[in-house]
Amino acid sequence: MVQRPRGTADVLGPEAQRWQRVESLARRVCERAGFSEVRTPTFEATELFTHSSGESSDVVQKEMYSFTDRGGRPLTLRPESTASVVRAYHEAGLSGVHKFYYMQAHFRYERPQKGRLREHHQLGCEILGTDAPLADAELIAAAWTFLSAAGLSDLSVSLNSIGDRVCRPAYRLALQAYYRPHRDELCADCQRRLEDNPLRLLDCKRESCQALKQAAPKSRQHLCEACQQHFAQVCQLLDELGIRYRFDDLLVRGLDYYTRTVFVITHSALGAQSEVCGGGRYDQLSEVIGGGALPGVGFGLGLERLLITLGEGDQPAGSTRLYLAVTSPQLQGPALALAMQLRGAGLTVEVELADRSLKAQFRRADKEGFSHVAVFGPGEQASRHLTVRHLADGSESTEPMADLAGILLKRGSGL
RNA sequence: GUGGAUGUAGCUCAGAUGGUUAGAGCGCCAGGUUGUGGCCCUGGAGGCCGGGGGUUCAAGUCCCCUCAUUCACCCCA
Repeated sequence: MVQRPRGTADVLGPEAQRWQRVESLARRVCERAGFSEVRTPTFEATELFTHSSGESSDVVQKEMYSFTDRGGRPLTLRPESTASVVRAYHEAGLSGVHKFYYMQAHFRYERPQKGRLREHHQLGCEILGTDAPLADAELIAAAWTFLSAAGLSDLSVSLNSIGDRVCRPAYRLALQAYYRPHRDELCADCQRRLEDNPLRLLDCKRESCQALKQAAPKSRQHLCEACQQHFAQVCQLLDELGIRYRFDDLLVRGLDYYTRTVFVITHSALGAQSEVCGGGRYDQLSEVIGGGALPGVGFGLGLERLLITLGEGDQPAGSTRLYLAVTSPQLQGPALALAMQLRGAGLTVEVELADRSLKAQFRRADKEGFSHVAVFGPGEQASRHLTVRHLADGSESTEPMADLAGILLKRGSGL
């Protein structure tokens, strides 16, 4: 049989319910905090991503699903959404401060492993149009609030500032000056990074490069006056909000567009892919894609990873659901008609579709967690009354069909 | 892209050194109870042993290739 593509997932059954709970929670948290939803196209012009993420980034170099359409346009399935949101802001003719959230699929051609898929979903929040430290703090707070509300404990927020176009160049030079004498001790990847992306040197996890990293120049000590103040205010605001964090001088992020604040939130249950949320400020991104000056800060939060950390979880207590058992195939039509009437009155009702024994029908109702079963046969059809069995305790009562929905809903499924 | 592990029934897994009709538990279906669930008992259905090639008188078992899953590297959500 044809199988699903590598690195993709089907979601069904209880898994789908877990997704629904997380999604509705995300919408609630975001909208309460004043974020409004934005939906962007699944594919974009390839250059949107190459310009924003950076030609040298791994995402652009080897992870994009790129293709040419029949009109010869170079297109790419979005590997991330921040650039799209900034583009959409400009195309909609907006100005001033806007807060957006999105929940959509992203695509990266990578080797799948725990917490890493080729198609994955992110909740993202972006605050556009201001470089105020308050925006950084509110954004991190939004991620924090959502993760806490979802039931995640043991969160760990790592924070750093990587400067802006004023101080970053000097910091890059300092890094290069520090590393150059040790060039031969570096791994092959780092030798390349030394020239095209020195900040990424701090990202290397190889044994051989560890010692050098520890003594490398720290970004926080090379910030210009403005960046220093900005970062200090972000930290102070987080303190006031009661959000605990720790400084990580080695935190740099893989996308080129980040400036100033960068952060990640990690969780121990995730194995090697421990980041559940990552983001930062990107004050130059807009200009890079030709949109004029527009500061912004945002995060992406991996929903698959969040669901892993939450574990299976307990199903919420069952609500009132009626299973209509049918005694013969001839009565399935009338039973469905009754079900539609009861559904119209607000009751959740399922009708047996196969021609099976009552015993089998009861068994299925029990296994699938229905609260009540009623048998629909010739007698019931004639009398317009149903005997309803409450599965939790086996009690039965006979009620007129016309009132059934109201009675069951009022009684609830409680014991 | 690199390395390791794993693919046998719907699910979880047994199947020493190759050897006749490939097994268990759970699940599913039916019956025991001709209009009633959970527990119990009985019976039944369901497998080109991931796919392809090779070695052999003989392959689920050995070899090669391939696909997929999974863990790690890399990188990121």
